[in-house]
Amino acid sequence: MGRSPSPSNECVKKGPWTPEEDKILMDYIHENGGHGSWSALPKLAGLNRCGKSCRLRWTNYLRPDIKRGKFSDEEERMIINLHSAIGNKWSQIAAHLPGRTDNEIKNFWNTHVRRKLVNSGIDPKTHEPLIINHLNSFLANYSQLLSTSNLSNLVIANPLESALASLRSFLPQPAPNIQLLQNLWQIINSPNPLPNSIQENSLLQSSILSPGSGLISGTNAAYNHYTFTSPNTHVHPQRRPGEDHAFNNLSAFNMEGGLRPELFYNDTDIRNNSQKESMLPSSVSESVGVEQMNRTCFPAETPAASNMVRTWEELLNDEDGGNDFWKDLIKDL
DNA sequence: AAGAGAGTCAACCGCAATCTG
DNA sequence: GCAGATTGCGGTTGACTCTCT
Repeated sequence: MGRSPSPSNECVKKGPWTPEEDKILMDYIHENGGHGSWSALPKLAGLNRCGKSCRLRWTNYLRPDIKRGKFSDEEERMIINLHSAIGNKWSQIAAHLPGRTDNEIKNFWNTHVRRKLVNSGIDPKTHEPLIINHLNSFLANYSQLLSTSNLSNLVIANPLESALASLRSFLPQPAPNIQLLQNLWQIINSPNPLPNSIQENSLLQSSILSPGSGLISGTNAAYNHYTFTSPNTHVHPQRRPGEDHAFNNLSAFNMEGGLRPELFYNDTDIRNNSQKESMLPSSVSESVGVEQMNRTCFPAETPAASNMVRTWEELLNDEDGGNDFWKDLIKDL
């Protein structure tokens, strides 16, 4: 491990840079290039600053290729996409946004995007819908609750109702659309839940049907501008419905894994900074629209699925503003 | 008009990786 | 291979601005 820089007795001045200091730094770098020793620069340039401060000032503010001003929608989309894949790797994210600095992106994230995601019902850390966190907590406690209570018999007799009743009491107010969950569950647990076409739809499989994946885990569609690219390389076996009791079925909603954002990247090693181009999202040409999703995933010939479609539609038509998250989730697919 | 609170963003801090002799 | 120096990064701070009451 390296150690901290030696105590810098040359680092006299701190705080905001003056225009004069900026000019001295810019003039020096223009005349001598910017890739010498930052630690030596202040002395050579005649600045009463430490090298670290000079480097920061140059890279974050004075560099000629800095793009200032508001972030475009496209830039915001990219930031969210990249953040969902690699987390708080601001410098790596900045590498894909020409003219933007890591510091700028970090600030933008912390002041705009994070709040926006939270307001949309998205956890900005995990990029999963906040309901997932509640469900996770619920599920973590559910089986323990059953095992330590005499509710087991009731649950076995009527697993769906008892589980949903527990869920209702657990979720915060206003509760997300429980009916939606209930319908999904019914489809999943029906003897012949979904036609073959769905088995070929890995989007739905990976998000709902596969063991260990989430109901809506990581569904980036929840973000305003997310698009799904064809996830053909991520086909999961369809889980067999109706095999166990309520909490075993509930465990199908285990949110580990799920449809994670990195699945939407063609290239695998997004973390390799040297492969910068590989970090760009893959083509959006194969995005899946809600109409297609309804048609493919919830075909009308299945009664439960038909109800499901109606539920989606009702949700979309709900004007009370209480379901913005769900609307965004569906509308922007 | 003034004060409080929220939002913004440049700059700092500390840690860790990398470089150099 | 080691120790010290340098650089890069992410988290945090605090001054400034804006908005609301």
